[in-house]
Amino acid sequence: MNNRFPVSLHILTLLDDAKGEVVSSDYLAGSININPVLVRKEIANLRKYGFVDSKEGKGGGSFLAKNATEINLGEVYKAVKSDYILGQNKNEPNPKCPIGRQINEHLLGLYTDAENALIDNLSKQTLADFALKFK
Amino acid sequence: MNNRFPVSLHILTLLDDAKGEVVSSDYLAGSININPVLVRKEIANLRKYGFVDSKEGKGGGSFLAKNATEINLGEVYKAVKSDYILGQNKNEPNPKCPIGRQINEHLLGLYTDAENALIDNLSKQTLADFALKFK
DNA sequence: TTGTCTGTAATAAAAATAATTACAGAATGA
DNA sequence: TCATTCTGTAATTATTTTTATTACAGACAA
Repeated sequence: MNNRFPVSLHILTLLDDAKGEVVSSDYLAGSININPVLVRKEIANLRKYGFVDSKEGKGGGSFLAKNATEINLGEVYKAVKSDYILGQNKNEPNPKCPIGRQINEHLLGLYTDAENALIDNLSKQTLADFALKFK
Repeated sequence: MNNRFPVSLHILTLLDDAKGEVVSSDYLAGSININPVLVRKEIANLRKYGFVDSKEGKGGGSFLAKNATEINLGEVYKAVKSDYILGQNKNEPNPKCPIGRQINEHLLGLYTDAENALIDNLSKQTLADFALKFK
């Protein structure tokens, strides 16, 4: 399991906290305690999804590109998701086995369904709701 | 992401298909296309949770220890789960940062909630339901 | 009592993840 | 203009996680 979801959410929470002020990747990396390059990569992804925007050059950094009430955590999850969450789906079962031959399609159905339930749950909360928990 | 959930479900499906007949770890490994030692490790875990039982020695192997209608997929998930599914929760954010200092507790709440939604969804289906999809 | 299984530990290999290094280019402002 | 401080990104290395392999003791059936 990689750490992309919590890292992205941490970034977004910090940007929300900055209230529109530009925040450098070094500052973000310092709070999260990871490498700044990884932060910039994650920001590149968040930017791709329209959650944040960045300013290059001296005094540059990132900031929220939409209101925190318009970013829900299900969308954030979808932005960082790669594999299916319940299995890597890179298994190659034996095609000669009647079960092995069919299992991938049935796993796929299961994964999709379960993951939708997860996303629905996350979608109930916006970044604003999440940020509100911090005192 | 590891493959424990699909491997366990694959094992259980094969055992269900065997209708009480004992199945060797070599046969299971052949269908899943992984190493037999890994299968035996996974079976040791499934046994710990009372889903299967095994017979040692010549002609030995594993079999379901309860009816497939009494094994739901949420329980299977819980049996193989280790980390939280949305993050490894091994991050050590900066305690000097007001956000970093508090984020782990808030992530934990989020994870627990979202994971419960996932488990609830999986629990709607038993092993028998799942096995029925195979023709 | 031999052959075929499981159980399990120890090690090695492979794959995934994260950190680091390096550097081009943008923007600021002295 | 030019030094400085940022971002963006590629390439490499290090670390961690996952899987495979090897090895062998013990169970049990024939």
